[in-house]
Amino acid sequence: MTDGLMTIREMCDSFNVTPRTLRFYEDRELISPERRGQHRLYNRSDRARLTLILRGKRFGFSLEQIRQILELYDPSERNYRQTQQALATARERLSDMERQYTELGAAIIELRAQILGAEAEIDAEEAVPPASPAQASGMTGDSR
Amino acid sequence: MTDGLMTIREMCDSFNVTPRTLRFYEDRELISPERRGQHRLYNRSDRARLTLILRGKRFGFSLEQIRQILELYDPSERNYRQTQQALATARERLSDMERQYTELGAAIIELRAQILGAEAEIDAEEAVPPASPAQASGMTGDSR
DNA sequence: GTCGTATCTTACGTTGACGTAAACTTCCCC
DNA sequence: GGGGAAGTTTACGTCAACGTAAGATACGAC
Repeated sequence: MTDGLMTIREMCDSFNVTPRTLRFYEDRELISPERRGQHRLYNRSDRARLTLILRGKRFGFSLEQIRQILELYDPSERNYRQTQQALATARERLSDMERQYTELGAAIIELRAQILGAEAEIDAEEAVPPASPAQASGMTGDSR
Repeated sequence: MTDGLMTIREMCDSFNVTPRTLRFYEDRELISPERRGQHRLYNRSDRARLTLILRGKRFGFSLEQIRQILELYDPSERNYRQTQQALATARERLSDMERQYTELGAAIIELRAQILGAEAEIDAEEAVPPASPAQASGMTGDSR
């Protein structure tokens, strides 16, 4: 704890995931916690990787795509060809993300407009209620 | 064709999806093409919806979430309560997207930095090629 | 008519990302 | 030394989002 190592339970609590999820990510080689006896222990780097994993998921990437990006962050394999490969796929992901960023900006503007439009329609309907027998909300702005 | 109606095949070709996918979206009520005989015919509005569907998928939304957003774009059901419900979920999606937009911007910057870092390392290695047959100082694992 | 092709429905199969249940160690506590 | 708590492996189950195969239908061409 003081040396920055966390148990699987502490990890689950602080990242809001289940043990199953962490073991699953390990099986898919997205993370490789140290073993003390038979227990897993996660260090600072493992936590950083998990943060990236969860973020990548929010962006809609698959675990496999995320794994490839993580290779770039990983100082382990100092193999030239593999690093080049990691770089290539990372550049692809980056361009995906840049495209998505632009598109997302546009989509936000569109959705905002759509919401404003729908709100306007509702306001109009409230001003002229559609023949309902009982209407309780007092939004009748009648000023003498 | 001239009246803006497209067959399922034309849709598949222009949106790069399979017939199965279109029928599946229809089954989940994300789209409802007109029927001429037993064949499906997609109009301009159907195409607009499909564009939104595919975009939503790229953002990582589920088909169900997308369906709820689409209700807002749909001028069919003019039911007050349902419109309010659609508005509520649309606002949630919007705030998701705004959060994701910010986060994505940060992630792009991070990944760019990471790529630059890896490129720098490679340049350094290229400057001092490790292909010497004599033993290196460290443990580079592979010895041949 | 029948042949080809385009589409349709029905239904079981697959893949990714986990959930869940069962049965086993390990360690600590009393 | 028996009990619990935390963790482990193994393996089958599940859900979303389709893939894929089988057989029926419709329509124009020949």
